[in-house]
Amino acid sequence: MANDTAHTATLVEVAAAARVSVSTASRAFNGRGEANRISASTISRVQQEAERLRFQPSQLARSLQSQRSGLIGVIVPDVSNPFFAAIAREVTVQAEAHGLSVLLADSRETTSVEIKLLGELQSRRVEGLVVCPVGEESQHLVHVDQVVTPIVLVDRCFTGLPLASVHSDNVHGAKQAFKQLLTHGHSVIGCLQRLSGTLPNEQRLSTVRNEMQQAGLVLDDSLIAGDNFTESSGYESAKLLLASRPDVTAFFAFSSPNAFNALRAAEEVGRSVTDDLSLVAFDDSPFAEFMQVPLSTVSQDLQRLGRTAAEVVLKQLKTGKKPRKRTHSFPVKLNPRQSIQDNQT
Amino acid sequence: MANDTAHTATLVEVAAAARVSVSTASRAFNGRGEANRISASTISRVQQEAERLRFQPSQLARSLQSQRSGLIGVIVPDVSNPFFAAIAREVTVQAEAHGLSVLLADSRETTSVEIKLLGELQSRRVEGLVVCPVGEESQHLVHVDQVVTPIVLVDRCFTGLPLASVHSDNVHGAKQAFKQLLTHGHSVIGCLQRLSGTLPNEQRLSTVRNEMQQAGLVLDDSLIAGDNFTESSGYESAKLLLASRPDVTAFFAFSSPNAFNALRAAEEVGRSVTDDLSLVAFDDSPFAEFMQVPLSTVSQDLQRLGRTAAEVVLKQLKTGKKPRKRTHSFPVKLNPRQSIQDNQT
DNA sequence: CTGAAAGCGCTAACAT
DNA sequence: ATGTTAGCGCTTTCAG
Repeated sequence: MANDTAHTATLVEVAAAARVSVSTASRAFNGRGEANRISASTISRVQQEAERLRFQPSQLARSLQSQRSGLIGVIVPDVSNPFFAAIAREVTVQAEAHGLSVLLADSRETTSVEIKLLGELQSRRVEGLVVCPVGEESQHLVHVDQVVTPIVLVDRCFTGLPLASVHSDNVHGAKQAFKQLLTHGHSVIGCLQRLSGTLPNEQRLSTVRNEMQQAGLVLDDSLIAGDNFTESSGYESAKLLLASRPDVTAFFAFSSPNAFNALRAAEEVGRSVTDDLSLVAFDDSPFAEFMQVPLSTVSQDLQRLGRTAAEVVLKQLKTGKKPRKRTHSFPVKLNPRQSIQDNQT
Repeated sequence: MANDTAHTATLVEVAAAARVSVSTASRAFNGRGEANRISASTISRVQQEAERLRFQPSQLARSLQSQRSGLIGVIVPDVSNPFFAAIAREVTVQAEAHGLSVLLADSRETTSVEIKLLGELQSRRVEGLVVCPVGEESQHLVHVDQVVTPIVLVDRCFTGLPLASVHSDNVHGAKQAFKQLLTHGHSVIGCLQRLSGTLPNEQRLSTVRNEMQQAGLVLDDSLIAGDNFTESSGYESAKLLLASRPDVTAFFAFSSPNAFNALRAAEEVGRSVTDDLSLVAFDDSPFAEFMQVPLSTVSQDLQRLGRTAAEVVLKQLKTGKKPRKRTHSFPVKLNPRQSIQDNQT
């Protein structure tokens, strides 16, 4: 009746309409009326006016005054990657269940972007941080830890860092996967890696090296291909490898997209899984078992990773103290299917 | 040197350290020093102190004062679904490129949650909204439009609503897909739908009905299965359909997960695509062509959907006026592969 | 060239 | 049972 601007009502307007002071309005609106012995009639009057004016309390103002943003920051390298999407979802759902909202950011696999985003989230005063780091550098994360706590890292963690982290048991996973290949008589095995230099990647790589060594073999560098997590580059490098090392008889793909790229690349150069080429991949997919050749995989428990990350942050937020357990490592599961066959050469 | 609490420095602290007033500190820090003829020495002193104290301006305070949150709200039914993840990512990346952050929320395919989330985002004063609605109800969205503008709907849109919306051409997509099945002689065709009652779903369904009719056939209700977008329920309903209508010779899956469920269900009852059963699906997947039987699909341009949604919001944010074009419908692409074969019965 | 003061919308002492 | 006031951290007139 008074003012028709497309402007959300404020508490003072509600208070004026209900003809009480702002503090009374605040108390009545927030259900602290009883505790403050505000008359029932006043309470309902305030609530009515709030309703009528479509009052939505400004979380901005509240946050400023309470020094609590109610925000959790989540940074992932690529939200459209099912792996990270699953983590993001789990954290989001958990956070919402605890009355917190999630600020989601996408670092595009770029450390500099990650740094920028970290700053932005910080200035928005997020109360906690779940980050799947790019993984090439870590100082900025340690640095952030001194300001925004709690922070927890997922997947691309680092060794020797005083940061909480959640990840799968990459060593054991790689070992299981790779053993399958060895058992089937393969000895010239290509590795299609993710982002080189990151911990999970190096752990998988060195596990492969160890296993090779124990089998009296050696992993030549020319058998390592790929430089990140994305489709296109994985495809190029798989193709290169196929060309330079026509003697490969098997691939170990460090990610599900990489596996799919290997398939595509192999097909184009006239080689076929399984007749000609065996394949095992890290990370499962609902499609894996329905592939031309059902894909042998090692699957991570994404839901558990995400949930744990959320829990670490939320618990620390609640208790205010760092948890005793800093590193959470979860087992992976081997899903043997038909993409691994005996070496024929 | 002064205070060691794990407390982010504020502007007054920086000002004190630089021995200037807060206003000077603010101007110097924000690069408005030149314009305000602040001495170079003062500027650098302020910047130094800001640096030293690791000053991160509170976006909370800024937002409150500027009445601009710098936030875009994104609501999707399920972030872990690749379809929505792709949309979310595109919006996120676009928003970040424009200096805005994204508040991501997951409605878990539940209208009541969607309503709650809408309120929360509103109280955080998001400046724009991209929502992939659950799609069963729409009034709450119209309602929100009067408060938070701009808002744009993606995918599960509604007819006759004064809301901006971005979606694929479901009718043409369904027609293309379905025609393939008819052409190959199928007449008893099961439809594995998404969320019943939502516009894309009904458009696809009625397209199927029309096509059937034109072919002198009729789509019996017993041939429609599924009630949402998720794996498990799609699986159950596909199985039910297979049991109750053993005469089906083909499936039209309204989503990629549904297609995969049909596969799983079919396998378990001893039927096999393609010998026995043809299959075409809405939404492509990088795996589609490497399936046991390469999957015929109709693919949506997810990136374009997401980018357009972001653009509509961002442009409106910039110009302040509603765009003339309210509805954006994009073509889909038919990817014929081998999962459709001639009906043998 | 710089400072003082008001105010964004809310909550929480501290009065009555 | 309710009102007054101060203040969260910042920007921005308005005064020097």
